[in-house]
Amino acid sequence: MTTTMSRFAEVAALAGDPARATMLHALMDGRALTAGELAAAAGITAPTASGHLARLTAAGLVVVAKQGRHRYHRLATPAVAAMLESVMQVAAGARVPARAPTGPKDAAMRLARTCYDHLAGHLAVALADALQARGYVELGPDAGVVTPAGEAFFDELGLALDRAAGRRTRRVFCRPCLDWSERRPHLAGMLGAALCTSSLERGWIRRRSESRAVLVTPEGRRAYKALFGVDTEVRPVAD
Amino acid sequence: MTTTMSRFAEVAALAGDPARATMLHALMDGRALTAGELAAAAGITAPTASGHLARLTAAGLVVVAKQGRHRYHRLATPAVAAMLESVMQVAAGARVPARAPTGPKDAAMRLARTCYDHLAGHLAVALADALQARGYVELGPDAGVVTPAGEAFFDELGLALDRAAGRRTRRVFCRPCLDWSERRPHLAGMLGAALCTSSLERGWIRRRSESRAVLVTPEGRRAYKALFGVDTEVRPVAD
DNA sequence: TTGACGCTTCGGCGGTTTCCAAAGCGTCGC
DNA sequence: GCGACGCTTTGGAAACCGCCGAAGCGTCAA
Repeated sequence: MTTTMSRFAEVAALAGDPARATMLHALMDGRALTAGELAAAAGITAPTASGHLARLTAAGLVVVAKQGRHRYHRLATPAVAAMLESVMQVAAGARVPARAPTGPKDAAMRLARTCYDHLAGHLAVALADALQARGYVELGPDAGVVTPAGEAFFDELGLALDRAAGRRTRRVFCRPCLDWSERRPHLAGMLGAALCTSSLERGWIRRRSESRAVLVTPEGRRAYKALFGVDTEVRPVAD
Repeated sequence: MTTTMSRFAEVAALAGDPARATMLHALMDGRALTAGELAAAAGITAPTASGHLARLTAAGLVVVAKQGRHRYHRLATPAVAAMLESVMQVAAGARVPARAPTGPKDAAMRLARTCYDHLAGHLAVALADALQARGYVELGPDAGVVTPAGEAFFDELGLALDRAAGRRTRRVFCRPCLDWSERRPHLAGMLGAALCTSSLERGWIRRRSESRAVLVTPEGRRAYKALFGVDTEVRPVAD
C-alpha cells in the first residue's frame, strides 16, 4: 500500500511539472519525438530536457529508441496516454472557464487533431454524432458498442476491427472520450483508432508537422461528406 | 493552449504530492471525510492538511461542506476519481514489480474494497468473471455491454439501471476498470455502481471504518454464492 | 460564560527541485 | 582525422514547496 501510494505520487508528480507536462502532451499524438524536439516544444534547454526525459523513462512513462545520434521518445503504453487524457479532462472541467481559454492559433487544433491513436476535435465529435445518428454505434456515459448494422458498415468500409479483441465478444470496440475542446464525446478505443488509421492511410487527413492538428484534405472532405454526411468546410468558429 | 497546459500541470502536481495523494486516495471510496480524518490518514498535522485541502478545493478537485465545526471533504466529480484511477493504473503497471508490493495488512483491501462508487478487489473481479461467464455482460478492452439476458437478470435482481443513461441506448451501462491489485478487469460504470450500492443496501457487504476495504457478511457470502456462483470464503492468499 | 474541540492563518525553517552553462561522449559527414 | 551535431553528465545557484509550532476564529457542550 505504501509502495502503491508512493508510486502514485511519483507518477503524478512527474506529470505535474510544466516542462514535463508539455513534453508528454507533445507525445500524445502517438509519434516518437527526439529529445531536441521535445526540448524545443517545452521551451527549455537540451540539458534540462535530457534530465526530465531520463526521469520519465526511468519511471516507465516513456520509452526511448536510439537511432544514430537521435533518441526517439514515445509514450510507453496506451495507459499513459489514457492517464494524460483523464488529467486533461479534470483540468478542463474542474475550474471556472474564466474566459475563452483557447489561443488564436489552435483553431486548427480544435477543428481536427489526433489524440494518441484516435481523432479528436470538431471533426471527431461530428463523426461520432453521425455514427450514432445512423445507428452504427451507441454511446453511453461510460462505454460504447458497435451495432450489427455498424459492424456491416465498418466491414464494408474495410476497417480491420476483428483481431485483438477479447476472446468472447466481437462487438465491444469503442469507448467514448470526452473531447476537451468540444466538451462532447468522440470515438476512442479500437474503433476510434481504426478510423484514424484508415483516414490517414486513405489520405483523408494529413498530419501537420510540429502539431497534433491534422489537415482535412479535399478527398477527405468529400469522403466524410459522402460516407458520414459530415461537413468539414472550414467555417469560422462560431463562438 | 498554454492555459490548458498550465492547468494540466497544476492538477497533476496537486496529485503528485505524497500527502495530498494519500488524502485523495482516502477519498476515493466516495465518502466525505473531515479535515482531521484526512490529516490522520496522511500522517500530517492539522495545519499542513488544511493548507493542502485549501489548494485542492481551490483547484476544483475537492468540494467541502461545512457542518457544525466539521468540514466534510469529498472528490468534486467522478472525473476526478477516474483520473486517480488512471494514475494508479500507470503507477501499478509502468514499473518493475520489484517484489510483492503488497503490505501485510491490506489483505482485506485486496479481497474486497470500494473504488469510488463501485467494487474492486478479488470479489469484484470474481463477480465480473461470473457475469461474463453467464453471458450477462460482455467486456471488451475499452467498453462493456449488458446483454438482453443480463438486462433481464439485473431487472429481476432489482437493480435500478434505467435512468440517467444516454437518450437512445439502454444497453451501455458498464465499463471495465482494471483492478490494480488483481490486474484483471472488474465492473465500473453505472452497472458497477448499482451493484455496489445494492450490495451495501442489502447488507451483503459492510464498510469498515478507516479503510476502503469492505467486509463480506455471512448473508453476502450466501447471496454471492447463490446468485453469481462466487465463492467469498476467506481463503489465504495463494501467492 | 467558560472550556474543549475542529479547523484555519501566520511565520519561519529545511529539504527538494528546477534550471542553465560548461564540459564530456558518441555519431555522422567531409 | 576533423569538425559539426545531438545528447548527456556535472556543478552550483536560485526558487519553490512542504512541514510544523503558535496563535486566532468559529462551534458545541456544560
